[in-house]
Amino acid sequence: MTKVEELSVLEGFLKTKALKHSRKREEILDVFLNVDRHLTADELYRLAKKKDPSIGFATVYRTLKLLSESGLAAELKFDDGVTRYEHMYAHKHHDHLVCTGCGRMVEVVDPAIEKLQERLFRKHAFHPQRHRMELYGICVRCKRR
Amino acid sequence: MTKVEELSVLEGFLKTKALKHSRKREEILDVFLNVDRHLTADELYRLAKKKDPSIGFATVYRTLKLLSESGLAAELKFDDGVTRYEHMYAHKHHDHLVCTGCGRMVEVVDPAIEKLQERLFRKHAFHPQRHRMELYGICVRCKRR
DNA sequence: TAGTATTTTGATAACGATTATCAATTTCAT
DNA sequence: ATGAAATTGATAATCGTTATCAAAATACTA
Repeated sequence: MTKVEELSVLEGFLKTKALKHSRKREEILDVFLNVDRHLTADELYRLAKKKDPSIGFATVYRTLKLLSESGLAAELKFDDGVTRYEHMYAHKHHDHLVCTGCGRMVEVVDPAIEKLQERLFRKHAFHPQRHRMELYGICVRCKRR
Repeated sequence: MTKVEELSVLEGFLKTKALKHSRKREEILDVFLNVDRHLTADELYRLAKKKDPSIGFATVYRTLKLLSESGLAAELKFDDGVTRYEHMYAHKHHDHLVCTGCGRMVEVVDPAIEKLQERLFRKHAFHPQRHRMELYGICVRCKRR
């Protein structure tokens, strides 16, 4: 149930920052790792609260920030202005294909696009850091309706 | 000074929605069109206020929404959570290359990437609507420092 | 294991961007 | 000019998120 490897990543990160291990942080990480979809801070808060009602949402926000900094979570910002988080540890880079009808999301990677993006960076003499690509459309299911 | 073509686009849009022409809306459009960079609602508010101090920021927000709906402006949402607006009328589609050091922004288009994006839509049986691509990096000037 | 310095915590207030409310003003077809 | 309807600015409200702060938890040390 508990993912030991991810937990040790967090522990290691805390150590380098002279921060302390805490029960709450471990609980929140555990809940996060056991859900396999993008979560908003609020969704994670509700789930964590079920396991431990004493958890406050400020702690969830703070922990999500730690998870992002330690490389365990990635922040996703779509057009609706709500930040979502997804698993990042040992997950490959990918972009998103989003259905504007039902909200369904597909993770996509196109190596050819990635290469061309690198070329764009070089062409404008930028040192690449990261990118973000979202494709919005209507999926088959929604088109039928 | 005043862009008649864009103004008539707005007028036309208002007509279809049974909305009224107003002096404030025209003033705001005029200020917007005479600035050639991405603007936040607040920036546009300050500029409009110089010309006509009686303009309130609620009206600027409301007008920006109308401009977006009528196709004169495009909303840009980057990672900082502030919505920016750019000219849209008779402007070609483009993506953005952003320097995380100084905030400089370059408009880019890569036809090859556009084609591959279409292919990705088809591959997952999505009907394409729009996409968003932002490349974040460090520009030469910032790298030197 | 008790003492203690430091960090973490939850509740709450504060924040920044945006939107809703509402009475007063403007628009426009008559 | 009249009057119905839309628009306006000031302000309050909203939403997601972050800051504050006293109390609790943690991890050293002796």
